[in-house]
Amino acid sequence: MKRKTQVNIYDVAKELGVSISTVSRALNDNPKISEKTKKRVKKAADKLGFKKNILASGLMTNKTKIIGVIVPYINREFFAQAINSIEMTAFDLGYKVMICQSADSLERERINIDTLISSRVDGIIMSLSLETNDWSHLQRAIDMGIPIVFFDRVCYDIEHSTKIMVDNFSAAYRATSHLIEKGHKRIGHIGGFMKIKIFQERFNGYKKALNDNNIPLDETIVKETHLTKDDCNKAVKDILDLENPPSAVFCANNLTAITAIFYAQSIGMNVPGDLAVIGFSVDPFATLMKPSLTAVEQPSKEMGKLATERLVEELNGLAEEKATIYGKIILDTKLVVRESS
Amino acid sequence: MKRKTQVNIYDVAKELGVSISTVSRALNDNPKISEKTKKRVKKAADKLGFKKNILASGLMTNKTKIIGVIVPYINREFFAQAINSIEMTAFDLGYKVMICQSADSLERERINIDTLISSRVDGIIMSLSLETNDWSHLQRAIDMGIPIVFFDRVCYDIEHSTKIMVDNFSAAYRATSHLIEKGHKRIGHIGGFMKIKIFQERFNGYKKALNDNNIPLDETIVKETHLTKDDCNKAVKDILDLENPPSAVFCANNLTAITAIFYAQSIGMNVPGDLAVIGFSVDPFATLMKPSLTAVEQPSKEMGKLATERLVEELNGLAEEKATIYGKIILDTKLVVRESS
DNA sequence: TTGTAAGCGTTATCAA
DNA sequence: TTGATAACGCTTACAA
Repeated sequence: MKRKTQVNIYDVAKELGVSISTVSRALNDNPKISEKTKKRVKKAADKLGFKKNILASGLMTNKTKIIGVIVPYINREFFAQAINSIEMTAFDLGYKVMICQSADSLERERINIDTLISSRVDGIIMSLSLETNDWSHLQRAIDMGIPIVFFDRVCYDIEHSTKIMVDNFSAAYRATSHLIEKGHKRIGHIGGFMKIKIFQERFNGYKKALNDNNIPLDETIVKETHLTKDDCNKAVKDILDLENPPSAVFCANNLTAITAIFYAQSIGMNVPGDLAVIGFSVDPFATLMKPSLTAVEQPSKEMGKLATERLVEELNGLAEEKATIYGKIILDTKLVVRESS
Repeated sequence: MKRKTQVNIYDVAKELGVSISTVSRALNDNPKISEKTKKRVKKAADKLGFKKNILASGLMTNKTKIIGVIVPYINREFFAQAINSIEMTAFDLGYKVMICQSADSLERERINIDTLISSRVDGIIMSLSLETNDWSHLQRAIDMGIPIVFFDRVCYDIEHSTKIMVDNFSAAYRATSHLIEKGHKRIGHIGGFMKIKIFQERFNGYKKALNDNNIPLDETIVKETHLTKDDCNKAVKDILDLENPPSAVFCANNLTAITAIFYAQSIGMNVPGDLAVIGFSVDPFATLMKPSLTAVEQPSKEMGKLATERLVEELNGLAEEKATIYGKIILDTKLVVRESS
């Protein structure tokens, strides 16, 4: 079955005996067209099954109404929530989303950026891959007039861009302090990849809290992970199998926290009695599980929504040639204390 | 900052003193172009920062290399897994994905379809919304030459399309039989929206298993839900708060199963002692929780991968004007027995 | 092996 | 308020 050549404005124009410009204008609600013809045109278009070819209009207008999105993995809870919110918000604002996964690979991130540029997306919302240590591909997009809004794993080294994040340092400081207030003196930390700013900051907040309470940092109960299942498992075991395991652990993400709780239980430790656990981010299971998980709640959906709204504002500003003020937007986290601590 | 007009093949051609067709051909690896010029062209293109405008090329070729995807919600575990796999597979095959959420609304699904048509996606992969009881919008896409591959919540009423699913009836039959073998005589069922085929089939499999074992169906321990959190909570409570609650429950999705387990525990029931629970679908949490969850595992990633591969095959077939054989692809489920039963 | 020119389906710029 | 026509940036016969 050969792809049928589709109905275009010429067909509609012919049907009505008007010019294609009239059809185009009517379909775009141009004020210079009378209501009567608008109605006629729209009706005929519907009848013929006309669907505007966005490739053609995008070619002319230099706008596609597509937002490119790059995240490490779609199926990580935090990103799934953020993307859900991005798509919903984009939909409301009349945008579509083209979603790419970097799989935490710089190479893939580069390819994704190139693809999005080639697709002439109007703007990009992204969270950096773990490997990203060079920003030239991002700068290239911005130089081509495609604004980028970063969220969560933001890029500090790119100036003309909005960055949406939480105060990871303070959140970690608060979480650790909470454990200290509960009387813990030996507190471990299972973090993310330390080359990434947000995980550094979480680590720094943890260190500062210890320091402010005169608790020495013990490197043997601090682990770095790439947030994969295997990594988390290993880190948890490394720490809990020690002869002298910590009595509490602050985890830089929820997968680790949940893994820690179940592993602790499986080796006969009581949570929170023998081990208090704090996670990071939102997870539907945090409230369901036993014990329920104390966690620093990151507003994933709000971040997605805000990123989208912000990007669209920038896009509109660009169109009106208004100068954009770029900057950081820091959202509040909540330390939600539940049973695991 | 005005959007800079971007580098095009004219710029590249001028730089080298060749024609635009040579540039175009070289960039597309046309065999009629000498290796030498190909190299020169590609180098110059790189140097000038040329990025092919896919809008323009798509307009000519009638191909965008975009796959449209419509799912109810991106942030439901099953769909997040499927989409992860769809994007990965599409990436490998040189396709991009435009992802839409129907939010289980027919109205939104219609809008999404229209948007995807306007975007001239090459094909569509989708899972129906709960409300979808009319297929004209889907038929329209197919009639326009945009093939649709359905997965999970497939549409039986559209003939020229591939459908990828699991045998829900048999899976449910097996799950229920497993509970019966364990000695249960009073088995509840918390299902999905019964207007949807897959949930009907799960219910039917459950009924058949009861029937084959001479267990009468008790409507008071059968509940229908829309798979939302609130719905699941209510259904679980309705059943477990009965004076005469079931000793086992087969849930049509995992959220319900997990909710059931935790609620049962919270009211002092022992799982699986007082209540055995079986879920449906894959969830990272199923293995982690205590007790771990017995579940019918749906191969979400395989479904996504297969759907994408299948769609691309159809697309290639279309290009070569080969007739496509459409049909159902039924993937196996696994009943993974864990602690909750 | 390369160049010329037509055309894809829109929007935009003039005129009328 | 409408119409003719030139773009937009590419691919692709057809010529050379």
